[in-house]
Amino acid sequence: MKPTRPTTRPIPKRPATMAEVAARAGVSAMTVSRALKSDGAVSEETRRKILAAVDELGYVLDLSAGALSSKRTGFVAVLVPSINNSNFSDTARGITEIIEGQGLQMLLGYTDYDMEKEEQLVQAMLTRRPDGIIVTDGRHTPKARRMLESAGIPVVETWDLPDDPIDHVVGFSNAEASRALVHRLYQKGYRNIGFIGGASRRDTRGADRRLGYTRAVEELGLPVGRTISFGNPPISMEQGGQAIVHLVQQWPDVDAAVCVSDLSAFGAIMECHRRGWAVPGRIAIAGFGDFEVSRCAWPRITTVTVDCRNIGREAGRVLLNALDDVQHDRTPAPSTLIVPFEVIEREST
Amino acid sequence: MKPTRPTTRPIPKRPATMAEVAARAGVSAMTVSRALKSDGAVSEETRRKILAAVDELGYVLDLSAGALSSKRTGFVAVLVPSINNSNFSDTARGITEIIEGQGLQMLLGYTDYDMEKEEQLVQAMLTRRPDGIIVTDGRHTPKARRMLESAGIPVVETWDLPDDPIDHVVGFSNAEASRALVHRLYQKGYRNIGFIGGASRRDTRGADRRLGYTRAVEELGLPVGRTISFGNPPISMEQGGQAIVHLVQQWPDVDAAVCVSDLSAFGAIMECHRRGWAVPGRIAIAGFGDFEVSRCAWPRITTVTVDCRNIGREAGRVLLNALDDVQHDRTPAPSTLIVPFEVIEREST
DNA sequence: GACCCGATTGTTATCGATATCGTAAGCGAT
DNA sequence: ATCGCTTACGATATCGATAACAATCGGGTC
Repeated sequence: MKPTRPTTRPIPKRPATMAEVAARAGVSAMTVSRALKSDGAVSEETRRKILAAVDELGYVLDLSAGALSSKRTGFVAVLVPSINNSNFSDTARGITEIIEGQGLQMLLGYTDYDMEKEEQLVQAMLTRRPDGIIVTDGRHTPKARRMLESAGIPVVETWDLPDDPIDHVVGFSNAEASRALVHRLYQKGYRNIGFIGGASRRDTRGADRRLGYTRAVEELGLPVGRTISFGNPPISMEQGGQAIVHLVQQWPDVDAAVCVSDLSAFGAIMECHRRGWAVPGRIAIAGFGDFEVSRCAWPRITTVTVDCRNIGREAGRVLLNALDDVQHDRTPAPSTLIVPFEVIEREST
Repeated sequence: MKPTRPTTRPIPKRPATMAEVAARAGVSAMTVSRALKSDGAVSEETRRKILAAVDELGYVLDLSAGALSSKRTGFVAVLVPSINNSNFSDTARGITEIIEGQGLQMLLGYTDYDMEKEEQLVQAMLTRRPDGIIVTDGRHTPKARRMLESAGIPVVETWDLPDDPIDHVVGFSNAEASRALVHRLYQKGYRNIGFIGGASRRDTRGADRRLGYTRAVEELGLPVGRTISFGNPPISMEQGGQAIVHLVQQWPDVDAAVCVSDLSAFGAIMECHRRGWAVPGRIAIAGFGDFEVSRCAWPRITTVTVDCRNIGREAGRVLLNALDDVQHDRTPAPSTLIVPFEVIEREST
């Protein structure tokens, strides 16, 4: 199947400008601008002429020029640890869903679970003069924090409940969620609960979950310290499989494992299958995040669910409100929205 | 844990401009511009003064203004069907990896497997005057195609081998890959092979895979037409589970199922577990895409692998080359790069 | 008829950077 | 001393839109 070339490839001509459209329609550029934004008052008659000219020239508005004069770029910067994680891509999706109707465009960046990288990204993003910024974390390098604070745009921190928020927050306490999960396992009769997570502190949400686990086992009077740290965040399915082996070998009496995410939990369960360890008979396994794989695996995986898409939507809404305030010269009041989480018990525990 | 407010929240002041930096450093704006791009000739002495001023004022370059005069925005528009699919997010990641070093920023959009939505997105993206655009498809609405052709920027189509490329291509034939998979199953002895895919033609890659399946069973003289269409693309794990039940009930003698993606394959396998149908004893199941879950599931899933991240990297490189050509007033020659795929046999077949 | 009003359109200045060209200084060669 | 060349930097025009204000027009009010 040899691809054929189109016989005529149009010469890459410089795109038309608004002035050219205006000339063709016999009006001024300003009128064209108004007609295209459909906010200004333009008579039906002229609007038709203008749209005709737009069509004939194949004109598309140049927002990068408009941004300069209107001082609003229509960009919303969004920083997520990784896009290859359905929790965060769901959040990104929720954000898009809300803002795209308002003519806003998301500028997405990956921090790789790394605060240094986040700092660089913040700087790079500010370079594009976004109208607002949404970050997926409550902790930042001092410089990143300073940049965010002095950017003069609304900031939304998500997926966390920072002690000292920069501006707006849409999140939940990862530690509390993890703690609730351990308590639930306790109620079910498990007394020897381990934790599987990443090896570095880069992933602050992961660290918080571990913290919640530790608090819970302490307050329940269970054996403590049964944690396996394995690999750099984000810990993969494969790593979860390796970690569960370490956990069981190191503490053979462990009867339940809380994993930092569903992905590692899934890997752990599959490894148990392979080794003939019954789940939850030999060992119960729980995850975090309610990924699709947890609902669909066999056994289905006990997990903590948060509505990721909704975090995005809410963050988007908070940002839109703030932008609206800014536009009307009101000083937006910082807000904190706590989204609910829920422990979902399934067959794996 | 009540969040506390910072005691002093800096007044959201308008960010500093280059002219202010220039004034503070006692030079002209032009010199500041040169110092910050580090390409122009600026003495060490002045550069130090300028960087000091930049630091004191917390100045960050405004690329949105720079874009207007330099006529290069530094944006690369990237359209993917869905970001919540690790294949495409890997590709997006590969693109970022290559372009971010060049000061380019990705503008990501989701088409939702919908050509109409793609058309709208193309228009919206062109509004930002990207320097280049990468799309994840070889088929487009006529209007979208016209816009892409006349945008005057390099275009890269990926994940497909279009019959009539717009400009550059980095992809593979989904039909050939699917066909190869069926042949492999045939070699293993399977003679009654079904196909599970989405119900609409929106997902052109999915449709191509089905086409490859059909061709293969025809040329092998196997029973044809054993396809289940279930749900709108992207077909989920859950839907894969439901589809396999339909398939087996409708053609009880089916001994193997090819799924349009690993996700549906995984769902199908888990459903088989639940029903006590041995995989591959009762029925063999294969997927497409080599998602992490396929490597980690039990049994591991036979699939077709393509290096998604590499598709992104190559697409990024092709684009950079083209941009380089444009910048040096060379007319870039359209290119087609075919990336390899590979059938990976695992325990599920 | 004077005046005001709303609807529609045009004029001009401007957003914040960079392209382009110009200028001045320094330096070696003739 | 002059020329040519390089290096460092400034002045000005410009990119393509929009903000802000001005102008025009028809009609209604008093």
